[in-house]
Amino acid sequence: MHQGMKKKFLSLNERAAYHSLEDVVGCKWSAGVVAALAEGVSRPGELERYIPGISKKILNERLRKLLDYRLITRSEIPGRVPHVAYALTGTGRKLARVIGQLKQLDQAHRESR
Amino acid sequence: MHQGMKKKFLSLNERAAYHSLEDVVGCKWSAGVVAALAEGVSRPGELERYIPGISKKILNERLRKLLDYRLITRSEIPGRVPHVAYALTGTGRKLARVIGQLKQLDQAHRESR
DNA sequence: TCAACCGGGCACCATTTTGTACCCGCTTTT
DNA sequence: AAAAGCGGGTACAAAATGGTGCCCGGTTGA
Repeated sequence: MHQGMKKKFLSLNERAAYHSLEDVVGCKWSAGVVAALAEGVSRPGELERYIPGISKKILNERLRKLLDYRLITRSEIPGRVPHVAYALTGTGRKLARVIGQLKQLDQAHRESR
Repeated sequence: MHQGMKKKFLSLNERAAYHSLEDVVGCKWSAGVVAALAEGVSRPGELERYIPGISKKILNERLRKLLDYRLITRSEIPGRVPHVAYALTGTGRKLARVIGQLKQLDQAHRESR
């Protein structure tokens, strides 16, 4: 695109970025999962109980996706019973803060209605 | 919840907030629409051309939803031919900035793969 | 006169996403 | 011994979302 000329359309990079955004934040329950992790809830069973309404299947899918996007890590806790802990990565914490801002926008919106 | 005690689950308010978030940002094409508006694209026809792949139906639905959440305004441009202009509100601009941050997170993620 | 543009609607269909219910192996509790 | 808990998987059904194609009335252009 020539300097000074207005863009004619969203570039492929931008479109890809928004699709990734949709892929991560756009799915139902994603924001809640990230928020729960940000609050220190780290084990699958805990997350399931902490987020009423979420199904085990969807929780697992969200965790897998967040792992794939490197927004969380997964570690196995030693012991006879298989315990696992998920945690936000640095990028994941940034996402959590962004989600917090979105939440505040919603709050402001609510209060103005 | 007693002070000092850990929350047992996401509160109803938080859940509602995340559902609203999903309702606004979570839908396909929403981020792209907000981004386009942030870049000064304001008329429906322009938006449709600016965001390749989006359908007229979905564009209209997104605009309606953004209006409902008071993230954008709609004004009719005087003239024989019905022209309309959408624009981000203050809150809408904040959302656009947040979306920009999410986009940057995605960029960082891409570069680390 | 017809086509294109303006902005917008809607029925129907296709696709995608989410939820349900059941399954697994293991350990611990009842 | 059975049930419950741990973490996780999958087939199928249900629900939700998005896209197509056509429709509208108006103005302008071919």
